[in-house]
Amino acid sequence: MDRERYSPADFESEWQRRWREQGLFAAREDDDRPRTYVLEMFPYPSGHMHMGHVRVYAIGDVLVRFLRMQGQNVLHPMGFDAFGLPAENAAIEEGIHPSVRTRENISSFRSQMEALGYAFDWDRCFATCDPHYYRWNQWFFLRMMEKGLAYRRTAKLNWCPSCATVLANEQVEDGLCWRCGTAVSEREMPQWALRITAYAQELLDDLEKLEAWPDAIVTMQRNWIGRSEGVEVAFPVEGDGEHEPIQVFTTRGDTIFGATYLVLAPEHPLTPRVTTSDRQSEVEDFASRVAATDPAVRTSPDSEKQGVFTGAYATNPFTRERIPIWVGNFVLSEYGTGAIMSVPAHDERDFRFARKYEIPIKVVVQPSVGENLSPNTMEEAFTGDGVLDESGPYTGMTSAEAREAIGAFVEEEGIGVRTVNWHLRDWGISRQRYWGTPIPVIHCERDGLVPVPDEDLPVELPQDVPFTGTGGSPLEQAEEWADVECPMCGGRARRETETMDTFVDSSWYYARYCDAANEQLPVDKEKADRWLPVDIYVGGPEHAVMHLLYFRFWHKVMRDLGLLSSDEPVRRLVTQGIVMKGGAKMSKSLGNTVSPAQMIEKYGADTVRMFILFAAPPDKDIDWNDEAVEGLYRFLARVWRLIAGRLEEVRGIAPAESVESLGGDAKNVWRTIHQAVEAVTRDIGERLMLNTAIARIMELTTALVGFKPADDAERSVLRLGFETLLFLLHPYAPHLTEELWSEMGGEGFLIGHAWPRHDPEALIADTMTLVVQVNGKLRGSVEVPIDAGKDAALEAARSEPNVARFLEGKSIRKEIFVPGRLVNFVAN
RNA sequence: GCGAGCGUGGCGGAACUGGUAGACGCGCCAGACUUAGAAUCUGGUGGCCCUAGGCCGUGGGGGUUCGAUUCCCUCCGCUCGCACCA
Repeated sequence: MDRERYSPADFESEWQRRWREQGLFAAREDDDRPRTYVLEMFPYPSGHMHMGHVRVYAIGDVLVRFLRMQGQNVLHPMGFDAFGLPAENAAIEEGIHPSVRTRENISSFRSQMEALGYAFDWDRCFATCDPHYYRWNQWFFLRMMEKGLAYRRTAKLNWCPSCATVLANEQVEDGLCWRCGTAVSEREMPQWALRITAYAQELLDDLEKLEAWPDAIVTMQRNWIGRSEGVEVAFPVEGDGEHEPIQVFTTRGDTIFGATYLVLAPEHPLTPRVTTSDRQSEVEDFASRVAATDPAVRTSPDSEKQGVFTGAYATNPFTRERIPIWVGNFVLSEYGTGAIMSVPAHDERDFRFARKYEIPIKVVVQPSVGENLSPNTMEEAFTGDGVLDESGPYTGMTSAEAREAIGAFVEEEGIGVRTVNWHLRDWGISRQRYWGTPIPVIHCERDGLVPVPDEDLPVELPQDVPFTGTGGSPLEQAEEWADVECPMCGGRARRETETMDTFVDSSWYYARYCDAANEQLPVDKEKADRWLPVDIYVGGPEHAVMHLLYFRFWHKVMRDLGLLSSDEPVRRLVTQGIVMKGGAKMSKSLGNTVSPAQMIEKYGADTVRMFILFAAPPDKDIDWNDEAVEGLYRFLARVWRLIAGRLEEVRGIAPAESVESLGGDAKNVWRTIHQAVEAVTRDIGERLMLNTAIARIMELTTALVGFKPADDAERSVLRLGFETLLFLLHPYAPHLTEELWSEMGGEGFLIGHAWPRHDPEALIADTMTLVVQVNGKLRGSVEVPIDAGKDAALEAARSEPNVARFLEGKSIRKEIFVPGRLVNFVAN
């Protein structure tokens, strides 16, 4: 082998083989070292890895190797999120069965991951399409059915015509399908849902516990859960008592005296019933026009507010005034009660609506005492809190006081209740597709919906089904599979042909890794509590309100089923930025992708890992830059030449343990070594600044390159430098460092060696440089002994020629001395 | 519209609790080695001024401070998230 040249292809795969054969990265169950669970979001196994994958796993890998060297017993598993549409679509287009395609993809994906040298515990690997895994999805579903957390409902659903399946609210982005970008339409259909709203309050409250999550993610979840407190009030409909009252929800009970009309959603059940006969055709026309509107357009705040008068009137229970009932296109039947009271003086939208249709406006909240807003002169609504006016007994109260008092009054009088509304809706999990977990339910004409008994799990997907892309789910056409006996009555019955949303799969996989082979339960409690919660979870921020909400919910369900004890799945969340090229996200359609496999072939895995970690801190986006990649390759080649080229100098020399007798260069190098250890340890372990840690390692390298030891004592410092460099660099460039370590005669694998510790004494220099300022402007610097006190430092500073020049003729008003940093003279 | 985050050299990015702005890398310039190139090594590299040295400089403006990229106010720009939520 050519020892002069850095040639990663010569040894990278060899080290990967040795690591694999030694089972080096398996977490130990019987081990009392402190435990850490590091996890990156598992991938959907498409045929090819992309740079986003390289990055997320590289971030995790540095942490894992670092923690292992720090003496932790680390769990770092990997698996595959293998159910989902692409494999099924490929089956329709190419006729390859999803299970075959998926198996191939997993195997090629896995070998690409291995080529990057990641320290995964492959013993615990599983794919979610494996019946050994998804049977537990079914088991969970049955437990949730028993607890009323899984239920069947008929609802208007988001329907993606391209994927031919329904989507949860979280999965619709700007009215488009999150996966394929097709416009989503609405469909009324029966479906299975999980009652995530039963945990809404806890999901909200426990956000407080997620101290080590990015604020942005916590905020997004809080907004998505969207708790709003208010009051539901009944407004009696005028007439002969044949109508039930209209329930409205409001968060602004304090403005109720200003409610001058009501608006119903067109779909509200009372809409046709309250409408007077002379208005009937107008209201019906309006309702059907609204129903025909594209839902994305309808729910856009920019679309015009329109309404029609129903001809009917209600009574404001507080003012006793007769107020008209309208129907409006902007009132949503799904939120609150599907009806609102309108307070035009204090709501922007109501204000515009009232002006447009000439409905009276009544001011009942003044910004402060003594102010006098008037409907005649107002140009916009006053939407803030203030002081009540024209509000009977509540006049003079603040908005907050009035909300409290009015809420209490409404409950006393029995005309309403204080309630809480949530933006979060139950999670619809039915998918009309094949490649997912079958929902374990049987439809029996006699017994209705019958859960599949536990002992019959898993309900496996049938292999032999037609993939035509038409006519609904392939399972619909799997007659033999769908045709079963009812477990209750033994009569003919039919399986549920819907499958579960694939977000179910990713909602608990992290727990399964703790006990991946368990055939009795999803996870054994003792093992779950041994490793959970996950200490560090790395993944993309695009999952802020989907995966990261679902799996928090699932964790609490698992806790309540007695499977584990913790309240939250993850302690620290690290979100990683995207990898771009030329300022745009890498994508096939833009043709700006960079293939990891080609990069590895050209530069080796270590260079690719180094570049992607050096370009920016983990949470920032990075732009791929071929020239910068070359730079990292040059750096590694420099390390190679430094150590491989100077082996003779350190052969048989032990690393220096102290530097008592040394001076000059050797002592400076000694200090640089310890400084590097200190900085790299802090950057990786505390600050997660994986990029600046590399910068410190580069500085150490430069110092060692320039160090020419004169005798054995100095050579022992060089030896220490080489070893330290390899230890610090190992998490980033595991192959290169193993190779050089073994060339140096080092024993064992580097991951088994203790991470270096710095000697605080070594960081202290004999002298320090003080910056000298005059009136805050830099005028010079002086070198003083490390133990120089204030007086000595000031004296030295004053006598610095340039400083003296600026002080001349001035009197010093103040002297500031920051030890180790600077001196500042304030003078005039 | 609401919420969150971010604006630093030609570029990616550093600067821990306010204390030398620009670490480290890319690029560029000069030099060494070489017949030449590649590779490598050394030095330089925010702008302006003729230099010792000085002035300006972290999106704009203002404030607090001996001292501000860092803290406060305000404006501008970009990114992300949510959005007729009553």
